[in-house]
Amino acid sequence: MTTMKIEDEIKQTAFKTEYHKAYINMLYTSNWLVQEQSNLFKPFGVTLPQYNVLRILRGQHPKPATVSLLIERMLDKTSNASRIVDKLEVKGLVTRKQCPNDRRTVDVLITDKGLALLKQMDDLDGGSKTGIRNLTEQETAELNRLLDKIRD
Amino acid sequence: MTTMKIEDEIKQTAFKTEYHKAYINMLYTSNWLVQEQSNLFKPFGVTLPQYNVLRILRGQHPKPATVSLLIERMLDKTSNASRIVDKLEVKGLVTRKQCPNDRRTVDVLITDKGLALLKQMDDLDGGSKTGIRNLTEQETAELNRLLDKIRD
DNA sequence: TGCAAATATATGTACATACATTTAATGTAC
DNA sequence: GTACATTAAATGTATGTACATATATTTGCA
Repeated sequence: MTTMKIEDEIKQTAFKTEYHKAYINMLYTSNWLVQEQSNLFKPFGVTLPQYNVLRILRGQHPKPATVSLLIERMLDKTSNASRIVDKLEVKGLVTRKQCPNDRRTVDVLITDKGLALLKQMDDLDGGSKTGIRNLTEQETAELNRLLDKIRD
Repeated sequence: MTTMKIEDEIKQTAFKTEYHKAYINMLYTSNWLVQEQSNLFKPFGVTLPQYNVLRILRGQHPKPATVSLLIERMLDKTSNASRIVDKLEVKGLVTRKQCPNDRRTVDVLITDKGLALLKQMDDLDGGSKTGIRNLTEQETAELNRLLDKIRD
């Protein structure tokens, strides 16, 4: 993928301010990263949100997780964890059963098939093929600082 | 909105590397910005993608734009411009008519109602209520540099 | 005890994304 | 000038997001 400065990518002549440019640049780069990762994941038949839920479940394994816990850990708090778990259940990557202690809650558990799939995918995520590259460690730390500061 | 470091926000203990943390931080902050702007726009009855299309159309006005041009300028190239224009047409914010020269293409034109709506919204976007704040001009320029470098 | 409030999850609806396919119109090669 | 490829836009389908509402269960308190 040949990459250009953000002005060229969206064929816009100029931005009003450096702030406005950074805003567009943030959304654009975030989309870019998501799409890149999603392409890598396609052969494995799981979407990015589904992958993220599987990761959380592996973190809990062999303990189950409730849907509430999934929501709490998900990047996008308002997304619909129930329906993402639906898709994973159909694929046999997780199981879901009512918790005996509190029958309102549901125990979601990653299956062996799910664990095996994640193992296959491990080298993709965080590997050199995806994510933040091209930056030095110091630049990456600075990026983290700037992002945290934006949300202050 | 009280904001915390990214580790606390998604209740994760630690990240493997600074790069991994920056990746999550990018997606999280981008979502955060989008949601913030979308909340501001809600009272006006247009979504963020719809707003962005209206902005492009105003940039062309009084000339019309084709759907291809919209796609070219949109942040998310793979999104479905036709259907976003559908929604805007229903709301009377744009008109759509077949172009006489090339009957494959469609001239999309922002209406007076659309222009008036944008005028109302102008102070929100790029104003102090949304977008990149808290950063100095220099920090913002550095952020732009880092983002461009990621996509290199 | 009994009943209202709170909690956990699921469901409904509108919108958008991602991507494949379709339809119509234009361009091009022969 | 007909046949085939190309282009522009729309449509179909699966997924996800955002938000409101529904349903079941538990908790807490009068």
